[in-house]
Amino acid sequence: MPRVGLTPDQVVDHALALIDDQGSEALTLAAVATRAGVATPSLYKHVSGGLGELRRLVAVRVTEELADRLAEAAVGRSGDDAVSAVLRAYQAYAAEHPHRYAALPQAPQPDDDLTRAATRLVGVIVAVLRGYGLDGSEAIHAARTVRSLAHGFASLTIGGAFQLAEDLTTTHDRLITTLTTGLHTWPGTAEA
Amino acid sequence: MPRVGLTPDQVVDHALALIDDQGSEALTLAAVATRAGVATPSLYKHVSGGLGELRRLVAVRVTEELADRLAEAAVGRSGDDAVSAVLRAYQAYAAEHPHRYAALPQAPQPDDDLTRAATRLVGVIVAVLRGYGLDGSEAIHAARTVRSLAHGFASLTIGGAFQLAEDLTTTHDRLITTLTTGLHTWPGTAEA
DNA sequence: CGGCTAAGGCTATTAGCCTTAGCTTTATGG
DNA sequence: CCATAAAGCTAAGGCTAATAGCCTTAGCCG
Repeated sequence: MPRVGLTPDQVVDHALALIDDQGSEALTLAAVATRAGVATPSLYKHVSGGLGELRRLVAVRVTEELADRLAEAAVGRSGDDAVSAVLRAYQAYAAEHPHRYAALPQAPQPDDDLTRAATRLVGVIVAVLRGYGLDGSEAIHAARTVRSLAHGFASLTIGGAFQLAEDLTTTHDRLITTLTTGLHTWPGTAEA
Repeated sequence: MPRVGLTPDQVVDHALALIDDQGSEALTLAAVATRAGVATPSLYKHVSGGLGELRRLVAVRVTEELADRLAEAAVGRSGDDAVSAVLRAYQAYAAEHPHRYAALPQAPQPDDDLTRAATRLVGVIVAVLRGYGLDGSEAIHAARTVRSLAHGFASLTIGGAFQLAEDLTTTHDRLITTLTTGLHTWPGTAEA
């Protein structure tokens, strides 16, 4: 029984690899333990909350990755260009790691870490919205609209809800245009 | 062992009641069997595919219910009024049955029945879009945009993603306005 | 250098679940 | 009135998570 030298982060790494390979249904302590070269109960030494906590940690990690990608996409851009880049980055992440993205809603109730990661993600969006003269409560409403569109499209594409032949990229382009148009004419905004 | 006289539909009824009460995580054959007053293996006489098929049947039922609600909301309305009514009906259903709605994506791969139900749902949306002069491929892209917004907002609200104090109803109003504005100026449409 | 402590493994066990197999009873149609 | 199919049952096998308790290693401190 040589020490493997696991850390919670490494456990999450194995969990993500498993999810990427076989989907979030396959995320089981037994499978993670096998990958880590360890017996199942040993995982409790690193993830004391068991499967529930592991799912939580996965959600936090994924949210952080996503926030990173959005932040990268937004840097150096503004206005429609920034919104478009953020939405494309969002969808690109979801398309690259569909199972990982689908694992997001599996987390139990939101905890502090998850809230922190989500707050950063929202922060990126709110920052981009300043280019439209949006701030305060209206910026929050707008950011929620942005998230709804981005999440809805990602979630539905991953779930295979769009079965018709029409090109998904075209749909995404239209969707982005709809969003930017809406942001320009946002209610309560003094339009130039 | 008096005969209970179960039918697949009744099994789904029990499953939905269970989901409404305790969430989709709690959907287990054992629990459904208890509710139905039957031993667990007996369920296989009615739902031969076991838990997987039951989840599928639940998704079909929920999609049908949702399509019904959208169709009801759309009747007798057109244009912005119709789109607004459909989105409100969508959100109202999700808010009334959050666990049921959250169970939707739990279905395995789409099958014929689910596709049929989803097609009807999409049909309602496409019909409403005719009021904007949209048909053919552009109507499909627009319908996908509508679904993305509706599903994204429903999914995120149910998941507790919107934690700030701002009123969710206001967000929903803004979101609907953004959508109708986008539909009026839809790319490729000859604007009057 | 010796020993202590804490961390990180392990096995064994319990409890709950899904699923299959095979038996028994009920209801129904000829 | 009986044969048969449908609908129930028990039993058993094989997953899973989770807890309890034990053993060993690593590292530190006197």
